[in-house]
Amino acid sequence: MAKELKELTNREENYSQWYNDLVVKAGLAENSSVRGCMVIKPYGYAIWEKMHEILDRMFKETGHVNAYFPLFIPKSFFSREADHVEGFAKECAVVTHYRLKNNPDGSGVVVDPDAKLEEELIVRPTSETIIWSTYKNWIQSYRDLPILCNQWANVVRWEMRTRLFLRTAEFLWQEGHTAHETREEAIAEAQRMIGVYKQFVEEYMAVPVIVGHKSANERFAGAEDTLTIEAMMQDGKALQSGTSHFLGQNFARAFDVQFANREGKLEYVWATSWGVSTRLMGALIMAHSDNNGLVLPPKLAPIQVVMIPIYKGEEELGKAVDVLRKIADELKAKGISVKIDDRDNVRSGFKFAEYELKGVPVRLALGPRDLANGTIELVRRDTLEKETVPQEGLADRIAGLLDEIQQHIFDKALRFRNDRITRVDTWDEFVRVLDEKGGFISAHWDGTTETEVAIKEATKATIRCIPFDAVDEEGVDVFSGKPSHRRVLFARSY
RNA sequence: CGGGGUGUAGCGCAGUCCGGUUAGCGCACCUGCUUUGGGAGCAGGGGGUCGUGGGUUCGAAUCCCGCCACCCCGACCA
Repeated sequence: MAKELKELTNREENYSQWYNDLVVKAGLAENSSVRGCMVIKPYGYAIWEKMHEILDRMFKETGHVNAYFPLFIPKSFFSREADHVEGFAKECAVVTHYRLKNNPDGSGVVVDPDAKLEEELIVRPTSETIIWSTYKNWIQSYRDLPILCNQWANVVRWEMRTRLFLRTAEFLWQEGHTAHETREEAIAEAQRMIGVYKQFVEEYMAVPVIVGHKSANERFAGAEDTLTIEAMMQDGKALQSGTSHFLGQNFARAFDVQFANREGKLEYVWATSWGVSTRLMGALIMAHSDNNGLVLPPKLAPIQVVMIPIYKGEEELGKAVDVLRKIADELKAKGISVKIDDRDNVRSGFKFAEYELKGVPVRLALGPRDLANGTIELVRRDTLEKETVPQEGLADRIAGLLDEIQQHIFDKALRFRNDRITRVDTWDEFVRVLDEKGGFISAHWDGTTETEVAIKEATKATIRCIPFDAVDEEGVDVFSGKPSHRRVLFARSY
């Protein structure tokens, strides 16, 4: 690949371009010829697959099972929950026909007008409606509860403007949909799952998040309460990375899902739903990467260690690769994923740059000098520090180093994030900090949607969340001057 | 949907204002030799419906009209 192709747009000059460039050049994904959709390439999918695998394990450990529901939802299902349809109606893809035919004039194919559907089908933008119409048949008694289902699926939302991973017309996600006997149990479930998300994003993605409640205005369409994890990107914008909703009895009422409770009385079921999407890939990329490319946390990197032989001629290549294979076996025995890149059509310097772009956490290079000395060159991606170390005991050293890198990139992201939480008490300061520094602004809010909307219109900043750990504190709203009892976090966001 | 920009080889672009040989450059690709501890060098070679549909003209990548796609900035959103 050419040097020109490898050089990324400077992050400081144009963050969006840099992001887009990085996603494409690192081989994660690209725009598809289908409007607003993306192709996730094998390297990007390998990361998503790991995330999928880990999350799936965590869901099962918390008692959930997987199921699958239809892609198409009859239009009438959407008219049942008024708030829900209002939230999604503007962005739905609709199937109206079921057949094509040859164009009578001979030019290609046309939709067959005789094949019009009686009732249009909506390509799911989320599955609450079809799942609740199904749950109705599954639930008669409290003995049928709880239902703790998750689905891995694709969904479609006809967004006006798209961005690789962050907002595509079609995206991959998981959506959990649970049904409970009591309000308390459902609330606890919503809380538990936002906790699972926080743990996953922080422990595996090494991205620190703030957990809290959404304001009424930012709440999921049809929810009584929406819990969120909010991450901070390197341009100072927030990214909503996962949500967990307490749906109350709204969907049970809309789909008439009642059960006989322990007293033999009919009662509506209590519900939750929760999801994370391929947007997490965007969070991963924007939280850690630099102008040299991706920086992947070892726990999610498809290749944790890449090995590059340095040689002149076939004989030296053979010798280097022999030693590298031996080391690779030791690493693999410790569960570390390794790639030996022995391509002879590109030079080592090219490979160095390429694996930096792809974010491989550790690089080993071995040449004649190392063969003579029993050493190897070791470079870590997060700091780009280079050292020559003995081959002896390398596997242990690398196992330790991978943990250290994982921790280091989390700490770095945490420091970055914490540096960008600013306490603000006046409107002037609010506007100034938002424009000059970005990040989260911790400020008093009077609790009204009216004020929230006015602030959004004035600054494009929204309430990202009311943090779980917000302490009671008397103050006045920075915008309206009305009394407030706690601070909330504002930010511009993706 | 509004504002701005771009469509020419796999990728990145020049050429378009002012129409005129066989459409050019860099990278990538193929062959050979030399190289190889941070994005190799030389030589030779292959690859083009110039986004698309019309129009003007002896002649269109270039001028005119329509359409489409993509990117950036907004509005909308995971």
